[in-house]
Amino acid sequence: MNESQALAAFSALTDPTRLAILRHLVTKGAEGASAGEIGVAVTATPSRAAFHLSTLKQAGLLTSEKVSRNVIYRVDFARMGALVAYLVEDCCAGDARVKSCCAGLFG
Amino acid sequence: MNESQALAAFSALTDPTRLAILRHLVTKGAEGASAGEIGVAVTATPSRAAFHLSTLKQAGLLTSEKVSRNVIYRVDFARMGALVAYLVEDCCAGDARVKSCCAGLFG
DNA sequence: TTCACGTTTCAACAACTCTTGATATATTGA
DNA sequence: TCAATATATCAAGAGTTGTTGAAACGTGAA
Repeated sequence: MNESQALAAFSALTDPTRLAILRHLVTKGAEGASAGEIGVAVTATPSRAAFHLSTLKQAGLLTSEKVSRNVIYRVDFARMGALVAYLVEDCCAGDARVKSCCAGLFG
Repeated sequence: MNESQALAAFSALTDPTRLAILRHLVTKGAEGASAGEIGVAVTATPSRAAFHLSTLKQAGLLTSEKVSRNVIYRVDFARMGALVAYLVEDCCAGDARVKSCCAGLFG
């Protein structure tokens, strides 16, 4: 992940609707969810859902696949992990004080 | 860290000048740096540096302390760590696929 | 006091973001 | 074919963000 990818990813995380979409999709895992279902889950109109899904996808955080009438969105888990790594390694230079705050989450 | 704090933090990370400030201050550690020195380091005019420093501070990512004529800024390392934890735990529900991408960073 | 220094604040402006409602495109089933 | 469904796109509007240069504020030194 380079800086402009990270900037796009952080920008994508600055909206509560998009955070809600991300949370919903994380729980769906590899199954993913259709645009319509996501819109209902986060109480967004179709065009609003499409706008935010497009933003998340542009940022590389989601993938999409057309399945008959529907478009299935999924979290790109590797990209999310890479973003966490970028935040720790590049933004914080792997600082031990930062790591110590969240080392407990990792095995 | 709650959602609105996380949103503010992510917003603060969406600008290359602010990322540069953060990187500079991380390397300075507990010593920190003055607003003027930071402005020079990231090639920003005084008012531009003040604007971005204020944004980062409002987001909780920096602390500031007035020392005679200068204002010393420092990274809030605990807050940065909490942001990483929020990203992994709250945004990604602690998903194993995300963790596995960056588990190597932690010991 | 007077001056210079470091920093912040302000107003103006351009650029961007989000929302809304309407419309367009594609796909399926009757 | 026609109608219904799922999604994306568009234009317009309100609100927000980042930049600039000027001005103001506090502090320390002469």
